[in-house]
Amino acid sequence: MGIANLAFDRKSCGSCPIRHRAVCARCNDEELAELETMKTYRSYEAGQPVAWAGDPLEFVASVVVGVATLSQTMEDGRTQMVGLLLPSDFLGRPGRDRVAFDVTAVTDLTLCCFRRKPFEEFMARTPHVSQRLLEMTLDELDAAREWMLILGRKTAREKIASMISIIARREAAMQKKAATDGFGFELPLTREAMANYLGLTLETVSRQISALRRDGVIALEGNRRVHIPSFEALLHETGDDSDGGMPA
Amino acid sequence: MGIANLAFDRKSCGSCPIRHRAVCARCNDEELAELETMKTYRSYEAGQPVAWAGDPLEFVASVVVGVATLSQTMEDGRTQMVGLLLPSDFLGRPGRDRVAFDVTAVTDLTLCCFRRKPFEEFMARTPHVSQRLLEMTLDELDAAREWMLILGRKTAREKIASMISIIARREAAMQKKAATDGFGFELPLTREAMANYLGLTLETVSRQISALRRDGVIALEGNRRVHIPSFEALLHETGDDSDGGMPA
DNA sequence: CGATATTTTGATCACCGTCAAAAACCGTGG
DNA sequence: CCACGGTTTTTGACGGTGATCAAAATATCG
Repeated sequence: MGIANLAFDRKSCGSCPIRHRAVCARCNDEELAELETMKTYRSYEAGQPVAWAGDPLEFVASVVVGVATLSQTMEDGRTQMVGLLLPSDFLGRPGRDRVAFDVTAVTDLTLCCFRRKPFEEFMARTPHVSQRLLEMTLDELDAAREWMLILGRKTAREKIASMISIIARREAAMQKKAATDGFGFELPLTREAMANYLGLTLETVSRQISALRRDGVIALEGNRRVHIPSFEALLHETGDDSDGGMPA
Repeated sequence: MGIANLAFDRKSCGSCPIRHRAVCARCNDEELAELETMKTYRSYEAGQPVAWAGDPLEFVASVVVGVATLSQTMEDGRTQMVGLLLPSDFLGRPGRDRVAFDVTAVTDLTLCCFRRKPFEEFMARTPHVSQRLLEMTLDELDAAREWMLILGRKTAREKIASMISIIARREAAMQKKAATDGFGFELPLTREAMANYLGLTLETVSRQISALRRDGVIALEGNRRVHIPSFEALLHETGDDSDGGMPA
């Protein structure tokens, strides 16, 4: 399995696909030039670990291409995903030198890594970077809190519908399309990863996806590709406020 | 039911009980003086709402005394708590004028409120404040992620044990004691609020608390006061790593 | 095409939710 | 101090949702 070939210039931040959404979104040319001195790209194959909880991590990073997960595992093997990192999301925590959670590449993954110390110093004297990181962290906290409602209170069917709707919206946003009826996209997760995302078993995930397909809420092309005939119908299945209003 | 009498000088930040832990922790005297021009205290009785999801909120605030919750409610009444705000925790989000979640005082509560606009301007030109807020937000995100493991993967008994251990630790930290064997404290939540915290019903909460009492893991004095004869035994019941090591 | 991983489907069971009622607790006032 | 009403908590009986164990079917990749 090969590593995705990257269609951007690794030297210059100007051509970076996440240039205007990542932690460096508001940097000027001079600041980018400084960042370029401390950055390196790293790539991981789908399924490979990036770091284990408790490991020292000598870098922080932005996801450039691909999808990574944060997860926790209990002694007896029960696993819960606690974060889903898509392109432009930030990995690592300034001021802490160890990872708190297991980090795994679930698709082929490219990270733009900054050496920790220089980056922290850069942040300290570049307030708009830490302000941008604050914004991103607050967004992640809001997302985590929506996720908590899903984990704590929704039925298996509602969980699946919610996950599909969340991924569809993010996917549409990434392509700068609206998530209109008929929208189709690829699920970046295996059934097992979905189960770990939703606090279910993979069997239950499979059953509920089949049920939603039987009921015409979604259509499948192969195992990974999903079409949404009617977003309204899908939203109805999530159990959320009917008027399409996003809770957060 | 009366509002708690406050044993601190409402004018001067110097005597504030959360002075060195809140968002203003690293402010100097001059900065505090400026904050004092934009702050007001507000008090709420136990059980009263502070704000509803979607409401415009003209202030951000620090919790000074008491406990508040953030929660989401579905159309059919299912409720999930998604945040527990203790003294020094921050409420509200700079750059957003509406609350994303229902905010409720669960004990008598005192907030130190800052008018939004002046506070945002203050933050923009005082980098260490937004850096402090970033730190606090990252801590909250870590806590939310531990909470997600509890919601998604733990059994009812493990959930109760985890909640008791979390509250015990925070309570001990607040009193600057270690959480030693025999430690006793007050649960600031009703059984129903605990159920909303843990994604359970209040009946299940009650049954599991009774079971832990029967098994000698906890001792109760009345309904709210808890004693922990052995922290190791309690930790064992949480399902977390046995070696007392905190997961995050 | 064959080997391995992933997904689906089936049968059974346990945990926790639901509905219902009793008990304990709490503040108020006689 | 005790009687009273309302709230909170406990306990009980039962059923359903999702977990578990098992095996078949499908997809993926060498």
